[in-house]
Amino acid sequence: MTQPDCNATSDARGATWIMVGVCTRSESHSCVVCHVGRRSDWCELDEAANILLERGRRRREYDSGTVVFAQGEFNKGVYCVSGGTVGIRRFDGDGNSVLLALAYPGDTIGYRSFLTGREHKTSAEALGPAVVCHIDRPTITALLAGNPALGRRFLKRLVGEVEHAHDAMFRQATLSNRDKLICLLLTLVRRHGRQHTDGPQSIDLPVSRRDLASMIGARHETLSRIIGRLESDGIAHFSGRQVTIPNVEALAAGVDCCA
Amino acid sequence: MTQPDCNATSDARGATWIMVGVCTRSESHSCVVCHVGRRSDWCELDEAANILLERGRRRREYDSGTVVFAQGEFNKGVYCVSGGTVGIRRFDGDGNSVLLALAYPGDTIGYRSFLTGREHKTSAEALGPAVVCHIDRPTITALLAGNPALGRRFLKRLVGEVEHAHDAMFRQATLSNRDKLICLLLTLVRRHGRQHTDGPQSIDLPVSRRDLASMIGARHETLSRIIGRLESDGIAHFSGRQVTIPNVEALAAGVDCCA
DNA sequence: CGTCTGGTTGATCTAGATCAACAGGAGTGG
DNA sequence: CCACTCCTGTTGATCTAGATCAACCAGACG
Repeated sequence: MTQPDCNATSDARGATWIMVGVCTRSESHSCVVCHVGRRSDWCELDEAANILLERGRRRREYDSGTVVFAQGEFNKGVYCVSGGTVGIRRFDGDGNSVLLALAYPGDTIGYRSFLTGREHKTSAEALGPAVVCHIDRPTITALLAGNPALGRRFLKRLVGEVEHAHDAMFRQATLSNRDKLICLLLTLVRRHGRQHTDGPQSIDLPVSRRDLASMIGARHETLSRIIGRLESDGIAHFSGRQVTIPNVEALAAGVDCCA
Repeated sequence: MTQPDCNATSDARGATWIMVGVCTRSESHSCVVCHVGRRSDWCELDEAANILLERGRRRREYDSGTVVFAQGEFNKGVYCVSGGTVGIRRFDGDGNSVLLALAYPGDTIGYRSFLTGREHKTSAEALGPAVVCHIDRPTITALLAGNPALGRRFLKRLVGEVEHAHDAMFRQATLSNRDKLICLLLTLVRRHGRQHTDGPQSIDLPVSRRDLASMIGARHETLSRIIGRLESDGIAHFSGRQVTIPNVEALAAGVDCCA
C-alpha cells in the first residue's frame, strides 16, 4: 500500500500535471500503485478484489471539454478521476447550465446513478486534459458485494458531497455575488493555487468565465463587473485564466465563508 | 413485515396526525410494527438486530420548536422521525439561519455526523409537535456491522439528499424568487397538501414566513410581497399558514421546476 | 399592562439582470 | 492567404427585482 511514484511533488496542481504524464505512459498501470494512492476509494481492496478491478477497469484520456458521462444517459458504471479536473454540470431545458462541483484525482464520480440504478442526473466533462478510469457495472457490483470497506468509502464520499452542497446552498441564500465569488476563489486557491509560502497566491482557473458565473449563480456580465471591482480594489488581479491574489487574508476579510 | 395499524389512511398529512396519536400510546412500540413501516431504514433487520434495536432505541415527543440535535454538538447517535415534521437548519455566526431540508416520518436524521464522527453541521428541530426515536451510538454501530442492508439504505438516503441539494442549488442559481417560491409550494403540496382529487389544493405550511423566505434565499419582506403578487394574480391564496391553490397546473405553468 | 415575536406595508436605494455593441482569438473553408 | 463565422469576454445603458430601513399591527405571554 505504498505510493512508489508521483509523491515527489505535493503541490496539488503541479502534481496533476506530472500525474497525467506518468499515467498515460502505462495503460495497464494498477490502481494500487496509482498516484492517487490513499486518496482514492480503491486503495483498501484485498488481493482478489484488485485482480477483479484490474480486469473491469479501463483507463482513458479525455481532451478538454469531452464528456465523461452525460445527463440523462443510462449508467454504465463508475469513474475514478486519475488526472486533471472534471466538472459536474447540470443542464435545464433552456440551454442553461450550472457547474455544481469539481472532481479531482482520487475522486469517484458517476456512482450516484449507479447506486440508484437510474439515469445520470448530471453530466461530467473534462476541464482541460484529464485521465479517468472507468469501472464497469458487473465489476463494481462484485466489488461492493465482497468489500464492505468500499461501501463505507462511498458513504463517506456521499456525506462529503451533501455537506459541500449544504455549504453552497447556505452561501447562495445569504451572500452577495461579490462574497460568493470571493468564497469560490478561496476554495479554488486550495486546489489550484501555486502558493508562495502562504503570502501572495496565484491561481490557474480550471473554468471559463461563464462557468465561474454559473457557480455563483450570476450572469457572466455581472461576473465581469465584479471582477473589475475586485481589481480596482486591488484585492485580486485577473488575466485570462490566471488570478493573482496579493494578500489572501485581505480577500477573505469580512466574508463569512463556508459557515 | 406487515403494518398492522395506521394504514387506514394514506393521506400524507392526515396520517401524520393519527400516527402521533397511536405512537404516543405505547412507548415500547416496536420499530417493525411502527406505522412508518417500509418507509423507514429499519424495516429489513433480522430478528437479532430487532432485539438490539429495541434496547438501544428511545422514543420521545417534541413540542413545536424543540431541538432534536444542535449544530456544533457532538454526535450522540442517529434519529428516526416517527411523527410530525422536522426541520434541518443551518446557522451562521450573525444569527442568520436557513432551513435546508424537511424530514418526515420514516426519515433518518443526524446520521451524517455519526458516519463522519464529527460534530453536527446542522440543527434539527420539531416544526409542530413531533415524535422522534433516538438510537444510540453503540447500537447503530453494531447494527451497521451486522446488517449490510442497513448501510445500503443509508447509501440510498444519502444519494437522495445529494440530488435534492443539487436540485436546490440549480434552482437557486437560475430561478427568480417568485419561481423559487412556486417550486417550493409545489413540493410542499406533495407532503402537506390536502388534495381534493387533484383539482384545487390546500396546504398547511409547516414553517413560518421567515423560514419560508430562507428556503428560497430571500428576505421575509420580499416573501410577503411575492405572496401578495401571487394573491392578486389569483394563483394562490394565503391565510396564516393555510395556502389554497385553486389550480395547481396554473401555478406550475411556465416554471421549470426541479429540472 | 408592557414587551416580544411574527407578519404586512411603504419609501427608497442598489445590486444585479437584461439588451446591445464590440473586440480578440480560433477554426474553417474558399 | 483572406474572409467568414463562432465563441468568449468586456463594457455601456437601462430597467427592475429585490434588499434595506422603518413604521405599524396583532396575537402571545410574562
